[in-house]
Amino acid sequence: MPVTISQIADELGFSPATVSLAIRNKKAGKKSLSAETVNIIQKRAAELGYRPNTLAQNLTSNTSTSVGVLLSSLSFGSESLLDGLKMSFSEGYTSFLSVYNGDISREREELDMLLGHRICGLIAALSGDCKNLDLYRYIASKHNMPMVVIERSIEGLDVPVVMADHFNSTYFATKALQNLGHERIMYAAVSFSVDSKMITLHTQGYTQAMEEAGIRKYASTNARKGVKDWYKGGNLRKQVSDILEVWMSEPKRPTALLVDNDWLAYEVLGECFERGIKIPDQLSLMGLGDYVFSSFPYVGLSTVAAEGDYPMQTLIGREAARLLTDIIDGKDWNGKDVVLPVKVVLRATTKKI
Amino acid sequence: MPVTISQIADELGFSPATVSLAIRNKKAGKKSLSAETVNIIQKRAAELGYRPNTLAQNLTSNTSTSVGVLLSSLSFGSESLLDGLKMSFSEGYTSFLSVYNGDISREREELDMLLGHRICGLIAALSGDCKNLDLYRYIASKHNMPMVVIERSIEGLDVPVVMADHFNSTYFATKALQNLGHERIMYAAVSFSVDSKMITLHTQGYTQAMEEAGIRKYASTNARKGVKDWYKGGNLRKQVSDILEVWMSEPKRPTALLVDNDWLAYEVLGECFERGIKIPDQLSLMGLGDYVFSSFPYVGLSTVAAEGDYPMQTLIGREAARLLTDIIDGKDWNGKDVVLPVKVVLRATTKKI
DNA sequence: GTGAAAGCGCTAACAC
DNA sequence: GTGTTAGCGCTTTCAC
Repeated sequence: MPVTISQIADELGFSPATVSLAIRNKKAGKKSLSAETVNIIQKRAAELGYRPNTLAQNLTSNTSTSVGVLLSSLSFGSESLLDGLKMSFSEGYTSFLSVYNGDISREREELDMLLGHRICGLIAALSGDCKNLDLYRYIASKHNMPMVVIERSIEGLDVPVVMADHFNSTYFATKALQNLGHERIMYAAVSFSVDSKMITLHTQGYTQAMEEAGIRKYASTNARKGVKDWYKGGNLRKQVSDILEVWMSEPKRPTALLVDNDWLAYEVLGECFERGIKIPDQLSLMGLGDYVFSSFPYVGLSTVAAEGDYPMQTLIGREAARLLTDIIDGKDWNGKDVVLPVKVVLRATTKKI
Repeated sequence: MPVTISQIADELGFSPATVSLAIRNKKAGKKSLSAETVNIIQKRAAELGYRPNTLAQNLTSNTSTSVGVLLSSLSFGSESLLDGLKMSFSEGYTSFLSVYNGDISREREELDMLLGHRICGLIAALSGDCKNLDLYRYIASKHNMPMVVIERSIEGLDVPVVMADHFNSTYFATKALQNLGHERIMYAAVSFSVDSKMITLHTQGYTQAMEEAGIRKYASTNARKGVKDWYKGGNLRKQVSDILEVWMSEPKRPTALLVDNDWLAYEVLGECFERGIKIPDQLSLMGLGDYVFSSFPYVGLSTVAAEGDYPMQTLIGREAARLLTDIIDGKDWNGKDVVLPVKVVLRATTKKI
């Protein structure tokens, strides 16, 4: 059983109030405790390994310094997100980690727990097919809960969103390919959710770049059910195979392929390897996201990265934490979403034509 | 401001105690509340979106259902660990995530916060050069804190440890290479910390397998300072280059190379690619860990994986959570560490000789 | 300078 | 059946 203030008070013959003040070096009203008292109490507290009960403190003050981090799933990249979040929350904060793996009722339960713990703010990374939007709206409005959403916006809810610049990702990528001399550029995505705003933006970016150049578009979006473990090697085999079939069936084959994320690109690399398609000689390949493997010399995937030296997920986490603490501190949100800038990184899988 | 029990009590003309009982469907002593009362109260509570204040509950009951998860850093693989942990903790638990990035004083602060929040258990993944061992001992003994340590043991502390079977990882790997006909097998590691028990075990496994076969050993351990971002592509360039120099300088070059983890193997793959060394024709390569990229067709790295279908980190997390909940539930720990079994996975980077 | 008292939200024991 | 009381550990206000 941890030491309490009144134990110290009893032992030392002071009142709990005095001990409380002494430990926190505070003065009651105008008058302060005698230096000696403070010394005695602090010394004893340290000896006993006293630690204030945060639960009691929070109950008394009706505040808290715990934020909730609610993720739809923990997959590749989550570690960077969390790293960004943890780096950016100042030391006073402590964070609950909740994960619901796409399970809607679990999502409600986790939110319930977080609210039960009286979190002072919420960071939410929702899955594409979030069915609990009303709950989030409720929490934001009724509880007046400071909240930041990641990589996705919630309709009808005035809450800041932090996300990568998806439009410019493909827009810049397509332009870069054009600059390398490519005209027949194919864009391929594998969609995991019904309303993937991300893919919509990607498609728009690609489309606009192609239309500006006045060239024919080659787009193909391929559905796949089940988000879980999509990032495992070989799990996108079928989809990738389909993409390459489309590519091969074109009378005049595209000279460049832009795929919706780097994992897909890795799979394409594998499939091309097996089919004997030479990259970049027969086909220039570009991914999106600059995942950690892409920069390995062995891979050298051309892709689109976050500006700066950090992974996009880390930056998203960092910005989200920054925004949330601002809101908690009562600073006004300017109403704008945070869209993180991107840059094209040309490596070994693309070449001039 | 969230709804409280007494607000509901006032509004409905009941006492707080009655409301409390009704909401939790409990009976006071022998007698139970009238069904009608319960209905009325529960209905109103639901309407108002009442959620019990967990802080107050915990204060009252002097218990908690929050576990602390303290990680030395968030890097590649952490997401799997956390996934395993979250999957395995039953729904009643909520978890604090703490990260100290190798910073010793930060580590103390995080522990302090966790203790302040009166966690009911602790999962700790310590960095190699943990300077705060005494603190952990203190917490385990003085606070009698249920605790599980991951991938590392703490001397002088009777706390369960969950880790991969490091000895057999290299032992099995070496045997497997021998079975493929290799005799000149080189083992290379890059060490990040002074007292890497893991590398010691790896070396022992390799050594024993070689000695059992009565063949000469080729071992090389290479130091590298700074753990941060070691897993980024290219960051091990120098070390990998050194390893290959050693390999090439052997009058009779080893036909197989076993490296300490898959990331190193990826780097070796890259370096060999650039130097024109054909894998597996000129050199069979084997990693350790079966990281997610290894199973990509494009890579096909032979390696050592956890038995079963999950990443090792996930299994470690799962076991750690299971153990911790057992201890929290008062079940006796049998005194044995959990060593998770491994298996060799042969893919494209190794061949028969 | 220090202590007594009230209260944060909730629950358990015991009255009525 | 339901209400009263006390207390979890802490802080704040206000006496003394």
